[in-house]
Amino acid sequence: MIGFKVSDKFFSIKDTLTCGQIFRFTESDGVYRVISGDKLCYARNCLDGVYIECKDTDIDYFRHFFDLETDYSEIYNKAISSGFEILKKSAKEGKGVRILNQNPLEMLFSFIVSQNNNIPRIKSIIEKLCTNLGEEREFFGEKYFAFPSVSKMANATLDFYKSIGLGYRAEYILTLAKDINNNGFDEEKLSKLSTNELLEELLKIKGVGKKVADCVLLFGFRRTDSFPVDTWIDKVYKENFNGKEKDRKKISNYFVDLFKEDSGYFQQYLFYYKRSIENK
DNA sequence: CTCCAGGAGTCAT
DNA sequence: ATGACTCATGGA
Repeated sequence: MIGFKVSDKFFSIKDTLTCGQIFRFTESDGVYRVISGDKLCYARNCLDGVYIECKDTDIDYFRHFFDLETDYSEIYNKAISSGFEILKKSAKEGKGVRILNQNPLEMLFSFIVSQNNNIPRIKSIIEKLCTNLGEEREFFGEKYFAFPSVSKMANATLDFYKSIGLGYRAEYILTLAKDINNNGFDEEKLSKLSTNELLEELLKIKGVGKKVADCVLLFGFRRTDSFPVDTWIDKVYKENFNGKEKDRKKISNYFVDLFKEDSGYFQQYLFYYKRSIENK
């Protein structure tokens, strides 16, 4: 069996996958099947850590994907000692959360799908997108599908997108795919922009507002000085931070002013905690 | 039946 | 700048 083991108290496969940053994963009997781009791995808990099973040529990819080169003890300790009781509880509950290193374009399309939608449906739609337009790959005899290329997505029809359940978001996806297919997506150039400059660029895209842009910034471009505000974080803000603002842009700015470069990490702790306690 | 889901575009003040 | 209305879809 090929792969590698991770023993780090600040890495939990469950916490990391279920804190809302990734849609392409499933769980069965404690075994997590994860797809990123065109690569697949299985992850499961073992006696003293987590075992990641993947092709030997993908080991470096998944080490980086799971952000295993980052030391989370400092981030965790800052959350614990922040003075906010809810953040302390959240960090303890989601101690094993890490911010994944995911592909910017995959995040962009995925989070456009996410708007005004629920997580099971989002996962289902993205899966249909991949099985219909993605290239078929193989993992030791098992077939799976990569996230589709932009050219494939640009050449699909509007009716196809509607048929997989995208609803009114179908136009957003097709328009964006065509635009990128024609004009490109200069990841190098975008990566050099400041967080605010990059935010402005993302907001030019139809179907991308502040929330989706913040998710792309954080999960696709690893801008941890961004703080996505959705319905869950909105609740945390009102209930635990005594917040009075109604505008989610202002709420997001409030948190970034407060937490600076730790914003994204803390947002994941809070999201994970709030959703886990209210979903049961 | 209504309400909601990791919101955003549009148009009216 | 702010507020409402609307936008598909499916599950609760």
